[in-house]
Order: sequence, then C-alpha cells, then structure tokens
Amino acid sequence: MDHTIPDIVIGRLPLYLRELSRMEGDPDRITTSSHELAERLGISSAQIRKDLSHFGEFGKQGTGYHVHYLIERLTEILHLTHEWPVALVGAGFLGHALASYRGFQRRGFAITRVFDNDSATVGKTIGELVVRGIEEMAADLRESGIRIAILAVPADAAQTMTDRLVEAGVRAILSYAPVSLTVPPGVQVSYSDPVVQLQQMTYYLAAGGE
Amino acid sequence: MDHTIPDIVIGRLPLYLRELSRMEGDPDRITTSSHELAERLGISSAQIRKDLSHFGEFGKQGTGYHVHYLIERLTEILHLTHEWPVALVGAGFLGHALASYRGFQRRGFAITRVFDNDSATVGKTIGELVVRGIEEMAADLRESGIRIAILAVPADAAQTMTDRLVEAGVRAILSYAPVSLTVPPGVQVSYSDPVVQLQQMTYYLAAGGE
DNA sequence: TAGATTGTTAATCGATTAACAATC
DNA sequence: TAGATTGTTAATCGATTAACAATC
Repeated sequence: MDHTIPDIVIGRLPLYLRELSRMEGDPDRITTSSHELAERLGISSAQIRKDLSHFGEFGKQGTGYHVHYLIERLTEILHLTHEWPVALVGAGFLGHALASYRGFQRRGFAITRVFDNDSATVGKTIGELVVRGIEEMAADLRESGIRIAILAVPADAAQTMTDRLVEAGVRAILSYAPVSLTVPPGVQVSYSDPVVQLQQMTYYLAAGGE
Repeated sequence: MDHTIPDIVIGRLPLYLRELSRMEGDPDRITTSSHELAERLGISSAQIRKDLSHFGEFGKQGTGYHVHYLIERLTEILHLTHEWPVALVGAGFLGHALASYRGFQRRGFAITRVFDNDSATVGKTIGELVVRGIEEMAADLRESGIRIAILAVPADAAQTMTDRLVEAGVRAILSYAPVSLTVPPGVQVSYSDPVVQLQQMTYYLAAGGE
C-alpha cells in the first residue's frame, strides 16, 4: 500500500483536501463522489479514485466518500495532523504579504519567524512577529527545530540563503525567487514565479493582441 | 514542426529562458550546451534537446547553443516580443506586493491597471497606478484590450471576478485565490497557492518533526 | 583531424482512462 | 430490489531517456 507513490499523485492530494474542505463548509453535505469532485476540479473521476487507492479504501460503493472522513485521512497522509511552524526569509513587500496572509493557519502552517538582512527592517514588527537579523537565523532555526521555510528574497540572495537554511536543518523550501536552486538530496524545493506562469500562458495567446 | 506541442513542454520553455537570461548576464559567455543547461535546471539534457526540437534546430553540433540567439527564439515562441499589459484585481497585501514587483517589466509584462472593490482602497495609488473600482473594470478592460489578469482576491470573490474578466475579454488568468476556477474553453488559467505547495512537501517530511 | 554536441530514433518508463465486477 | 459508485484491471496514451549518426 505504500510502494513509493508518484510525486504527481502527492501533488493532487492537497487539491482534493482543499475542495473537500470547501464542501465541508456546507452543513447539509455529508458525502461526495469521485465524479462530483472531478467535476469541480476539472480532472477525471478515475484519476481521483486511482490516486486515493494508493493509500487505502476510503469510499463506499453506491454512496461515495464521507467528506469529513476523507478530509481526516488526507490530513494524516500529508502529515498535517499538527501545525507546522514556518520561517519566512525576506521581509519585503512579498514577505509582508505572506506574513499577513490569514490562510496558512487554517490549513496546517504558521509563520513563526521572519528574517531579513536589511538592518533598517530588522527589529520592526509584522503583525505579532519581530523581524530578526539573518545572523541570528542559523542558531534560531536549529534551536526551534523549524523544518520548513519560505524564501522571499531577491534572486541574487536565494542560493546563499538556501544553503544557510539547509545547513540549519530546514528540509522544505518554498521559493519565490526566480532562480533554480541547488539542494542536497532529501531537501524538498517548490517554486513560485508568476512570470514563468504568465509566459507559459502567452504561448497560447495568439500574437497580435496588443 | 507544430503538431500541437505538449503543454508540459511549453511549461519548461520559460525556465530555459530564465536560465539563459541569467547566463547572458555574464559578458564572457557566448554559448551554452544542453548539458550545462540541464545541470543548472536539474533536468536531463536529452529532454532539453527534445523540447527545443519541437520548434526548430537552434544549436550547432560540437558547439551547442548561442545564448543570445536561443533567447530570441524562445522569446518569439512564447509571444514575448512585445510587452503584455496586465490587469491586477485585488489591492490587498498581495496585490500591493505584485504591483510593486520590479521583475515583471524586464520579462515581458507590465501591470497597467489595478482594481479593487473596497471603496476605501479605490482612488489610492500604488506606485504610479490609481486603484479603480470594480464597476469600471469591464468597460476599461474592453477598451484597453487587456488579455491577461492577475487575480489576488479572497476565495469567495474569485469565481465571480473570473467570470467578469472573461466576459470583458481576458484570456489568461493567474490566480492566487485558493479555489479551482471554471472558465470557458480558450481561456488559460494558472494557479498559485502556497499552502498547496507546502502540503505537498510535508508528505515527504517524516512526521515527528515538531 | 579529434573532440564535442546536436537532433532524432526507438526503447523504456510512467500516467491516464475506460470499463466493469463487486457491493453498498 | 434497482441504482449508484467504488476499487481495480488492462489498455491506451504520452513523456522521458539512452544511444548514436551526423556534423560543426
């Protein structure tokens, strides 16, 4: 039941979880089906059933899936049963937006540290968090045991900060810097670059649109 | 040479372009190879050659690829030969961060409009842009011919705003709202949800890390 | 020339889908 | 029971990779 599951399957589980949580917001709804979920997510129902079957049997023939039960199973599978503390590196505009985002807490994460290397920013507060200097970072992360970081620094600083984070025990990095990062095996990296996403879409937009 | 190229191939082209642009920053560098590019991006050289071969022959045996020339070809392929105007919907923390981001212009995009439905925000300025009311949006987009929008509104408002954008002629939407959107055929949608990315990574983090 | 590297082919690998027996 | 929907199989579809002739 756990013969190294494809990464692409793991990538869809959070989408299932997100959609199920929306469904759970409706108090009248108790169950859903792979068809309904598929419809709402724009993928095939067979894919959803196949993905879930990697982890067990969560549904009932004729009835479908109990929404709350499936949420609990996915929460376990994704290791979201406890809240993960997250370090934010970079307190620029994007850092501020991330630190202020209310959506983390509800879904398993909490930014508990903010670091920046600009002495003019260090010491200021964002919400309840005081911005700390980069020189404190390694010791602080090791001491607090934080394993997840969000990188919101300029491209030039990204690899250096990544190296420091990994050295300090961080094992998962969500990077907003527009560069490919090099990390040792066992460290997860996920990227978000709005321009890369826009550039993919413009391929499909016939030229000529001013 | 153009028998509907796989979407996954198109998705990698912006990454090639980004890495090549970094290489071009080094004045000593004239050419690169599929091997070097592969190394820097963490993918296979065969994949890079295969991807590029969908569009033509851009390299020279024994020499590799001329960096500047390949940048120009990719720029054409992705329709980045002119700057695309972009409408930003939502002027919260994230909207501010996006509107202030210097990285768009250099890579083919310019946010030229910002809309928000909060009357306390409308009329304020972000950089050189004045925030406009949502009620102006449809007419303004149609008149300006804008085809690309970035959606930075709460989940609840996302589908309604999407419908309005599509109705007003927008054909590509980059959404930061944590919901699946429904759009008619021919409209591109790309998503960015940091929590989804974090949740994918926690799967690989052994539980127990407090 | 000798060495390097492309573009392409064919093989391999992996993911998606259609279909259906099982069963609630 | 009749209808609905799962979990799973096998077939299909698509993407990646290894290998190499061509050639700069």
